[in-house]
Amino acid sequence: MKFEALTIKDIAKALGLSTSTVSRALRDSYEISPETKKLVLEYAEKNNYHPNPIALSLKERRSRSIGVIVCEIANSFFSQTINGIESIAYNNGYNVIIAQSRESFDREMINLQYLTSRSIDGLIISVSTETKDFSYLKELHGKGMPIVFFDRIVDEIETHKVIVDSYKGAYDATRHLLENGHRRIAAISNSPFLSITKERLGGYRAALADHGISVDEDLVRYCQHGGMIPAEVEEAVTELLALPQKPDAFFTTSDKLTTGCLRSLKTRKIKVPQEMALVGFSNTDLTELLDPPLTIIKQPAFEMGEIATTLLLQLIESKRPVIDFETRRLATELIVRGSSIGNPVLQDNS
Amino acid sequence: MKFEALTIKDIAKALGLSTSTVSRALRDSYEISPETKKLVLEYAEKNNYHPNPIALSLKERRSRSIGVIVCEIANSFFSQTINGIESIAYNNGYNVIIAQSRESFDREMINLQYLTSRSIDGLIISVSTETKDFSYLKELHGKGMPIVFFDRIVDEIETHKVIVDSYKGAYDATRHLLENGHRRIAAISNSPFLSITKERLGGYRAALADHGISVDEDLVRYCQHGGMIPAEVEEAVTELLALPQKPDAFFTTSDKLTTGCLRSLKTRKIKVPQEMALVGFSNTDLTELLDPPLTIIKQPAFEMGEIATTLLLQLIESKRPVIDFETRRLATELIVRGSSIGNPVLQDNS
DNA sequence: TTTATTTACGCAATCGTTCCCGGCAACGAT
DNA sequence: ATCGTTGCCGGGAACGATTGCGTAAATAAA
Repeated sequence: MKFEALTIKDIAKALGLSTSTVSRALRDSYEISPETKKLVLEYAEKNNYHPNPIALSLKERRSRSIGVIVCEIANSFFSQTINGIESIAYNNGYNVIIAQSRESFDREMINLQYLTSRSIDGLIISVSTETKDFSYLKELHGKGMPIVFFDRIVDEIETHKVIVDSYKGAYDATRHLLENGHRRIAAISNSPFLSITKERLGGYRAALADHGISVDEDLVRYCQHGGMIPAEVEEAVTELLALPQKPDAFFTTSDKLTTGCLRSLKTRKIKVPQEMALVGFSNTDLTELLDPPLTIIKQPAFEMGEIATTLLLQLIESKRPVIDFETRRLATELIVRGSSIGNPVLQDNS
Repeated sequence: MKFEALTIKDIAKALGLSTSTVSRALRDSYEISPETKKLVLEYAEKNNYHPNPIALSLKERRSRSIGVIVCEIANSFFSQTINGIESIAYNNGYNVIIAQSRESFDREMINLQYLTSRSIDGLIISVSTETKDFSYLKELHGKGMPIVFFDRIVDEIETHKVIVDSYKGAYDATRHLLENGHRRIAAISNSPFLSITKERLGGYRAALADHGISVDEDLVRYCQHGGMIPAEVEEAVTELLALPQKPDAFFTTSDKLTTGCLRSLKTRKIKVPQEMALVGFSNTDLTELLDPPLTIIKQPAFEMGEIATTLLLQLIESKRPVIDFETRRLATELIVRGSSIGNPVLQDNS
């Protein structure tokens, strides 16, 4: 079964005109008489004519669609970003094709090849936690594919990037824990190869140092799959709790790790925050309803999507090769709730 | 900036062959000599040739992409369904284009027109809570567009449908509340025009009736926007609590309504389940971490996506018009936690 | 009346691919 | 020597739309 659409040829035949005339009439060309235009436009309107976008794509060598690769859309941060991406894309007549890497390098590659073979005009991507080899992305970028990175960026590829000030976000979170009396703060993070991991652990370490606490690397754990595999977070928590000097707080660097960590603590019946405080990056809108309500570092996800798309469309629609790239760095927000302090008070957010 | 790809014409020129020969060699036609084939295949491999899918789409009058419209991807139920859809689609060489209606009829229409103008081969849709007018969908279906409905289906359009046994899910949930001593059970649901609303409230009413309780229509509230607008749930809760005879339990028919209701109760510092029990449909994987852990009716979302896609691909790839349509009805699962009973015990799930 | 200009349209190429059709060798059979 | 057969390959139309160019008729200018 297929769905047959009206073509310009059908209109031409029905009206006894040539396809060129019909095409020009529809595009309101000056070389077509008002009467003919009216005739064509009315017929097209009445029969619900829509130009075939595939034929247009072939002719214009552009598909008017952009590819988006994230690790998973079920993650609030990414679904919010996608909402931002779509809002800008649709307003500019672009289609958005979403693909999920599920934190797997292989799936990321497959999606990448799939999207490029589907002739996308540009790409917005946050790389998977497994990705260490950027050669394919580099090759793609080298061939002229417009790319904008967000969240997990690739330093070695020069293009537009949209991130948050992860360093400061992590610094604020760690400082908040320190100011509430915690001294042995463990960090559970993604793969050490990820840009955000480096930045966030950097902020964490700096805050500790600024408070005269030396960093104990035993307290830093890496989850290669970013928490996609529950056992991974479970293992990190187990190891941390088995330490001779147990930590008194957890700092987690991403959404899945934060909720995974809470889940793990609750399973063990460890009281949060009395026995263990918890602060993490998260964009879930359910964190306030959790037990306990989570203190989180929140990212302006929607806005990040908007900016990334605006930058990408600039790249796509630029006549000359762009050489002047920018990295937009947005501010995070620390929202203090019950998981970090027994009795939440207003917290300076600066 | 554009991204130039290798074409069959380039290969033909480079190898001194005609495009027809190259095309046939690539498709392993019997009329091409082994030597020529080898030559072409090696050249194509070395230069990383990929057939232009847009040109193929134009030629074959199919885009190998399917459209999916849901109210929002941030909703766990839908993101899980989409994962199921993608898994089947990608395995069959189909691309998935996702659009969000955000529970708005207007946005649903815009997306629908957008997707069809982008030449999708088929459509999987769960209609928005605002949608009462199905004429455009009917017209589309009448023109031969393969459509599969899931979750929120349209009865008047005859095609494949994938749903859960909402009636039984709601019946089980209501019975569970009744068996735990609740007598005035309020229901907060979506628009009354939605298929799932009718079924779920049907199960709710039947359970009450079977327990000798007459249904008080004052206890049934409808949220036109399905909880997308927080104030809407807030208002429903306010009205229910202001009733002369206050309810002693809430039953909610969808994810957003369930968490929205909990949020509303917590804001009022109403103790769940001591002062008010809560059971609702939800697919969020955070419900066990909430305060209190939620008793939920869970749907096999991933599987629904898989089935819907399998059925859609059958429609798309069928030579003759399909006249024999099926409605797949899957079972829900009642997961009993703290929000419905003070002291959760194992519950019969049958 | 002749020439130049404008108006209004059609022809055909193009995008990348497939596929029907036709053709030219080489071969064996007559 | 001639005729079919087979193997191998190229020409060209088609998919739907745009667009440069050509051109007929109508009008204006000389």
